[in-house]
Amino acid sequence: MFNPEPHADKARRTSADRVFEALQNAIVRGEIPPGSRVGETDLAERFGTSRGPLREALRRLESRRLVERTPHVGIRIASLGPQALIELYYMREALEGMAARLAALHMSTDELAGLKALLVTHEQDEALKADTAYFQQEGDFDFHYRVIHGSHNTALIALLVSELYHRIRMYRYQFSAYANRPQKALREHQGIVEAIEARDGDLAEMLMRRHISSARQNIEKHLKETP
Amino acid sequence: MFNPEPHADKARRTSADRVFEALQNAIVRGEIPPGSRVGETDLAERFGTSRGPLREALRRLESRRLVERTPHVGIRIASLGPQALIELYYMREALEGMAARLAALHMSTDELAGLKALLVTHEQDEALKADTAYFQQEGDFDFHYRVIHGSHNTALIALLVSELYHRIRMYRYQFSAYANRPQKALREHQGIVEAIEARDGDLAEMLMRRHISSARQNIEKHLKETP
DNA sequence: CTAAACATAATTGTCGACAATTCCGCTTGC
DNA sequence: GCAAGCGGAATTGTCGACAATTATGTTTAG
Repeated sequence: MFNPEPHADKARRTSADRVFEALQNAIVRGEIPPGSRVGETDLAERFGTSRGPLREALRRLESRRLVERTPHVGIRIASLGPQALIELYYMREALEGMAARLAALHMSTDELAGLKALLVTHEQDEALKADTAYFQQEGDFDFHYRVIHGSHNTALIALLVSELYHRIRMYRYQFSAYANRPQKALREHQGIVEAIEARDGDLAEMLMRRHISSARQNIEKHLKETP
Repeated sequence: MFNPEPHADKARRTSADRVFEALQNAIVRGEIPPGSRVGETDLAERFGTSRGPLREALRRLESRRLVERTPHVGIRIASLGPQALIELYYMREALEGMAARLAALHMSTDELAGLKALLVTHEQDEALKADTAYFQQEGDFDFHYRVIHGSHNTALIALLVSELYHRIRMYRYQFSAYANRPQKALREHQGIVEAIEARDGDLAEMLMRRHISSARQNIEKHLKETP
């Protein structure tokens, strides 16, 4: 028998996987109000599947702390409080600091070239020059993703990308723009890249930690000013 | 284990939760050979439930990277290679270093007293004096658990306890005794506690990082000697 | 009027059956 | 003899139905 899509499905996605990704995106983007309770039947119907695969997806989202579940009661969409966000930033500081250290040791020349090219585009970005916050945020993610992958530590990459960043992204959609000032962030990014290029793990880690710690303090300051 | 109060369960455990814990223990203890493939029907029968709850448990174990799953093929029990263990130790170094720093800032006097009492019992432990490895390992976990909880960072605690430590434990059952020398470890533990007691976050983090880094280097040395 | 108790409704938990896909042994052709 | 193709068997994916539990609203006693 012929296969209508010969190359399209290396690992054929199951229904539970589809609804997992779709529901995760919906949660992260705030399309489902944080803290709201949702019924399994409604969700299953919304994503065009039955409750079986949906429940499997919910279990995975529970592991990622994007939904909270109490037996026999139901599930509710997670809602990051300000305190939880601060906690995440302490973890980011530790993990991405280590990632920067390892990137200084293990990053390939190709990866380093790509990282430097990325900073050049940021430097020429008009919105960034004007200190417009929103655009910088995606660029900020790009930068951090590249450094994380440069660590070549698969456990570390998986943890940061698939566990922490979804929650941080979620917060960004809830309360947009606790961003660091883009120009300041760009300078810090440049310093980190210079340290990586010099293969100076100690310095790379220190600068990355200061970068994230500074962002955290910026958030804490905002929180004090606006209760 | 027996249950003295059969109906005392606050949140009644569901079947999927029971099989999740039971299967996790079985995997961590090596009762199911790492790398082996297991059928859903067999597992469901083994744990006295149907495939529905079992699959939910498998999804959670997949998130914790204790089982690997490929669609339409099946699941296989995760098997940590030496390289993966090294990666975990880099993450431990970063995360527990941060935990020690936060513990120095936030640990209560009661928690600190308990931690010091724990070290006294270790000091008097005969097996430890004789440099016998196995017993020390559980004590080592106790120490680290207490420091981690002393951070009072719920996200950090959840991550370390419920994501990383199961995998490390699993490795301990596979290849017992890559342990650091107990007496050396005890001295390092004492130094960390002193730093916490002095509320010196910088020092506490540095000592914890050296402690874990030293354990990692010890493992790497063993790996080189015995391929 | 309040509060406890009961009955009802709605939701979650569990199970077995069926469909879809992969795996394995066999046949077939060169 | 060997590789490709072809069933049959076994396993995973999905679904709907039923049981167990909780939430809700009404009733009734004080």
